[in-house]
Amino acid sequence: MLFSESFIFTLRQDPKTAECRSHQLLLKAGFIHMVSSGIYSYLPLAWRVLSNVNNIIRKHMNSSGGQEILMSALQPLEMWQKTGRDKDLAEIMFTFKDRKQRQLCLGPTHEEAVTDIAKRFVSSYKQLPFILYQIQTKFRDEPRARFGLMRSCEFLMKDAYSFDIDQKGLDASYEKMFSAYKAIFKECGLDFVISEADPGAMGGTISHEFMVGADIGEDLLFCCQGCGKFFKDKGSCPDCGRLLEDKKMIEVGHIFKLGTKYSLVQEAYYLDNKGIRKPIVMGCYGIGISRVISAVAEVSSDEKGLIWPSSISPFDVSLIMLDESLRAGALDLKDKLECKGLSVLVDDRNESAGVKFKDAYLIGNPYIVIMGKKYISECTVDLENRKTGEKKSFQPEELLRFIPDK
RNA sequence: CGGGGGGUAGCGUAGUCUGGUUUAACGCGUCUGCUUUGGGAGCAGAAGAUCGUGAGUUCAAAUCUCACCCUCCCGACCA
Repeated sequence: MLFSESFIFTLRQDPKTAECRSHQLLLKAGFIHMVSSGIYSYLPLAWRVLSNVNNIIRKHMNSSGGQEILMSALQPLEMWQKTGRDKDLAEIMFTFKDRKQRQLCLGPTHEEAVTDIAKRFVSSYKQLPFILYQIQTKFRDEPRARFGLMRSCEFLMKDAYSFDIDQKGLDASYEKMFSAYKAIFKECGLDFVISEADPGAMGGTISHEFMVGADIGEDLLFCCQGCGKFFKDKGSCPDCGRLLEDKKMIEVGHIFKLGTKYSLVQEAYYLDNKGIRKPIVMGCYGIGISRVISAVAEVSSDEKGLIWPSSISPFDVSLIMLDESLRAGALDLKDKLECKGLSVLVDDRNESAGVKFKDAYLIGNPYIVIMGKKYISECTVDLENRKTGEKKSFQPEELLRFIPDK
């Protein structure tokens, strides 16, 4: 991608509509556009990050036996009245009527919808178990949207649902999802902790939250100052006895053993091998995708800008071309890097060197390659590691060997 | 929903207290031309503003009054 032809526009000043780090940087670096409070559009840079996160999620969901679907965002309120959650979630549901005066809502979550699907198609134990998941926009009329993508009224979520014949099956599905979640957050470059949590309005017996430490976090865990372990309740550390310290945490994922809460009420039954009618045993598993992005942005930056983990960065390489006469060389190097599976943003703009450096740091791709007068005199380019700041000179061919394939 | 900041050109601000040289200013960005090109370049010129909205007070309102809208932060809330 040529910067000169891209829809990437950075800001020089810090946007005043934002105070928290991730929100500021994502706006400043031209990743997102704020439409209104709690409502954002994703611009090309953010969309590339999102696609990377989505692909990581898909990879792990699929390899754990998940099948991707896409449910409707538009849902009849009647479906919610059946489980009574129209009242539980009344405060945050966007509801309205269609032309026939039918009451509708924009789905804040999809347990009812997916249970409805299971009810329609499942009749025998032979069809179980299965796991369905989707990546979709959720709508919640937040009492107070804040921190940019962290708590917004329209946001992307991956929600998965498991369907089993009994508790043992659920335990196995839950375990699969649990492992998948660990792999997903790890691959996204997040340093996370897992906490047993209160299922709350979701219902069910047990749930685990995947949390990332950050000052804008809205949940609280307690961290042992001695061994560094995290706990849900404040007491002294059960393991080493040291004092516990408050830590604000961002919840990026939450998994629940729902049991039969939804299947009983919505009559999602199957016949077992003795012909007995039983409710399907369910679990549900959510990842706040927009929130993963803001969590990464929140915890991974420096005074110059964002620092993306290579797994989800918008591009692998920012190639700074410092003079128009280097265009052919820059494009050639770009092609060769792309042959290695790397994505390259070539800054070929007619801008001063400083502007290009600042923007490369701000956008935060993991590798910055600088092609300037040293390329003319010695045929070398500089490679700078965005995270470590480490700089090295290479001949193009050496550079291609040095940067790992993707 | 309660409390507190804020809304002036695309972005960031000054001006508001104390109404009148304000024809609304400044920096950045944008456009044109020339120069420049390893760290947010220089010179010259240009475009760009219903001062959040509506009422009111006044000879006169960005400035005072009232109502509303938007936004940020704290709190309440948060599958």
